[in-house]
Amino acid sequence: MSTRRMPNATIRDVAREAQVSVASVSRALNGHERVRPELRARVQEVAARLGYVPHAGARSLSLARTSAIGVVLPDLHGEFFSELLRGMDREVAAQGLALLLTVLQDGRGLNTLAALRGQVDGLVVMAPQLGAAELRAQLPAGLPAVFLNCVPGLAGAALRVDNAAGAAAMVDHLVAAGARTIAHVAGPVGNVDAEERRAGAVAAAERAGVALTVVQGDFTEASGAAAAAQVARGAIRADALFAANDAMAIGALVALKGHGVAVPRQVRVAGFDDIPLARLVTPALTTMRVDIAALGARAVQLLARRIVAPAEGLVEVDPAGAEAIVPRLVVRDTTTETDRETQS
Amino acid sequence: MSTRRMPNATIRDVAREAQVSVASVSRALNGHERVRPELRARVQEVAARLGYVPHAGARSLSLARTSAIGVVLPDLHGEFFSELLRGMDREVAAQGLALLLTVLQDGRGLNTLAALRGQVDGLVVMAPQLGAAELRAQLPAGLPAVFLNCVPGLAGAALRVDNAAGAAAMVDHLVAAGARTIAHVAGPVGNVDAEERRAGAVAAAERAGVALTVVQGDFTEASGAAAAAQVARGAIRADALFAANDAMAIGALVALKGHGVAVPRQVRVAGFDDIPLARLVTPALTTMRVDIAALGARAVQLLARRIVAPAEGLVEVDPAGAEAIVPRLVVRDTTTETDRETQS
DNA sequence: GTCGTTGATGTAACCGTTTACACGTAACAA
DNA sequence: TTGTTACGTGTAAACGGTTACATCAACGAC
Repeated sequence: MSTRRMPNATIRDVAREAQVSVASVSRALNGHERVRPELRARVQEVAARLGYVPHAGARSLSLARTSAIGVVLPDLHGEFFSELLRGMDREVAAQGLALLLTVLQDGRGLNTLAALRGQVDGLVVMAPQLGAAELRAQLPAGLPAVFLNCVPGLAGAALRVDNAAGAAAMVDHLVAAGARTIAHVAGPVGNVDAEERRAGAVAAAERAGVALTVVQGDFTEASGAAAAAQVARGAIRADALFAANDAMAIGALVALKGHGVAVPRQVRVAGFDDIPLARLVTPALTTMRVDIAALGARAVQLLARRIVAPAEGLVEVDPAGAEAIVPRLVVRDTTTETDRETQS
Repeated sequence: MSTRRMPNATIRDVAREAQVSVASVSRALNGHERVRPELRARVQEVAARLGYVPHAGARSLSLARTSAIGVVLPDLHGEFFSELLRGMDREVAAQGLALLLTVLQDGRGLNTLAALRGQVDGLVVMAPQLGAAELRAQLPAGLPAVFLNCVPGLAGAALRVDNAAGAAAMVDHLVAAGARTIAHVAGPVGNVDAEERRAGAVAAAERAGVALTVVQGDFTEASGAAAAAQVARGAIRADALFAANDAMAIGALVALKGHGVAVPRQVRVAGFDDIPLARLVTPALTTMRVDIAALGARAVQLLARRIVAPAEGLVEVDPAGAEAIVPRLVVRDTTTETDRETQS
């Protein structure tokens, strides 16, 4: 009760108290095998009594590793951000690592990134707006890294959402649901996700032998509504409207309703992302769900592997060797005739 | 181009290359004053050329501080989580600190917390489900801490959302909007936020002289819908439904619509939190907005202050000395008769 | 009885920084 | 000239761990 006042016990304090050398304390606490059980027990008891916690800095100095990984994220919002971190944290905890978080706000991050070098063993980087050259310049060389949804060709393992496959699956679903003429509301040009989804949709439509018109959008509800208006007016002929994200799909849904178009009877509607709102609108929106937490966990797992064996994983970098997480189709009411009461 | 291959340059490498001592390098790079400008420039040039980044561990060992703060959060979802972290990160970056994130999943966290001791200079802890005794036992003694929405009486500065005042403000608003019989859908028992909101609502209703029935909920949409069903069926008489969070309010809103109850004409609906979804539902939800990012930033600011001056801030701990952030009333369409087109 | 051998423990060097102190130099006052 | 000061720089000792190597005791084989 009264002996534990010392703010920070060191390994030497423990050694003195337990009447052994510092080496023995270190060995006892780190699960070394050549330690007499009796001694190990005594050391553990003393360590607990003194509230000894190894100094992370000293350890990292000695071991040449920090047991921490850095996460660099863009200025994200909401569910995506929290799910990603939750997934990462889960895996990080499992691996006995710590998580150092950095948000890439505005223009900073340039030197912020470099400063991470001394603090972490590896990096999970998500920076859809940065080019490969920029990134490469900023990143500490020789630090294992895993990239999320980045341009390919970086020196590190890459992990991405297979937008193309997801979009293709959605087109297939629409076709199976009876669509013959699809309007795809694309996301902003230059956005990697948007481009991939468009390409996947176009390819799948071609394969399926159905017509597909691409309408330019920008991921906002307004742009979805505008596209829907064109469909409602007949300026674009379509019996299915597939938006590159849920926001546009919902905008379209509202607009179609406003124009007196029946969904899904006259026009089927589908989105992408499965944002929380998707199941709340009426009719509930069919969309593609990405398991964000799994994406985060997988990224950490990959990074941890690359940290212990830097060579591994380098192979899979080149061309399109990035590992992909395939989104899952979530069918709700905007693409199915039956007017179900329950919404999943 | 070819000289920067060395994975990790140390201060000695820089010293050798710049033909000075390590002490001078350290002084030059850390902005010490007694350094000849010419020498400082040379050192900086060499450091940049070699890509030298100080080893954080070594530095923390030498300085007895880590320049990192730990954040311990419950398993939160969505916007709240991301906003809080965004606010924290903003302040943390401004202070030149790093952010170590830990999510308190399930039962773990007990030893996880202790392990943080060696890695951070202070802690921001949010653990609404833990009692004061539990927390005190887990927390490394002598580590500055700031608590968010925790039970009072802990050895550290506290910062909280004034849930009671917020709930009271909402009840007042409902009364002003014509409500005479309020149903309050409470959050899960044991949750501090939920309890405070309920207490605030009950007290305000009493003051205003209106009837208030408490219906048990659990922060999920389903529980909000269930409560609304009771109101719609007449099992509970109420002309206003005030849910302890937006999720329940939205669940209620949808359920009321389903039962053919007009909102806000027959029953006014209000939530708490102002999640993004709140302004998207129709009619748009009246709610209380908490500036979460500001809360996070303020917590970090307070912590940073306590780290440089451990004595400071200890005064404000006792009774109810916790600093409080008061939520702001956001009036939308679920409580006002006028069927406005625009939604703020 | 001596000599390996083996296994448990201690000693001390090292990881990369910071910084108190020592030292050398130059400027200036006496 | 000789002290005194001030300033710039170098030397070396921490900081708290890990671990190669040395040491030492116990034991069995000869």
